[in-house]
Amino acid sequence: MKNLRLKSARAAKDLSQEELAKLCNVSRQTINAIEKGDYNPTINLCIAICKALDRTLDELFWDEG
Amino acid sequence: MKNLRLKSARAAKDLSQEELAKLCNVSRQTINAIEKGDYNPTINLCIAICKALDRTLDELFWDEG
DNA sequence: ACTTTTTGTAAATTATACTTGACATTTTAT
DNA sequence: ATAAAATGTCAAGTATAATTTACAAAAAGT
Repeated sequence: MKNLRLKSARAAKDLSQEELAKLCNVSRQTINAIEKGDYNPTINLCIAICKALDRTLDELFWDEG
Repeated sequence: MKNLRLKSARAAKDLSQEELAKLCNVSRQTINAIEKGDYNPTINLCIAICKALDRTLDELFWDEG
């Protein structure tokens, strides 16, 4: 399922998928896939995303498994 | 680095690594590796572990990346 | 309208999470 | 002291996260 909280948090920081990807040292497609859902990223990437967006794991990734 | 919070939370539920592994549908070695550290599990596995131990992502996996 | 940026998506490759099986060591219990 | 259970660790295999390149469609800007 789509991760709308991530999409929203990214929008709140006015970052494109590509900019967020760069901050997390991953490809744009990886960020796209995570937002799109049906994807299972590693915890380290999730943590990197959270730190880039000033959010916590619970805020962005809890309860959508 | 070792994930002592996970180890502690598992102990609090009186579960062996093998029992927790079964609850999460992964191998015992995977749980062992995560507790030992220097490992990068997927978010879905982290969520499964959290649910098995009645904890959240922030409680077990935040701020040790 | 047109141009540029952003997003969606796909196929082929690479990196790595996770498995299986096995054995040694440590811990817990009798 | 002995046995059983739990943990640590290794090596080889499988599944899948993540990459690269590429192109099309949508959104935003002028």
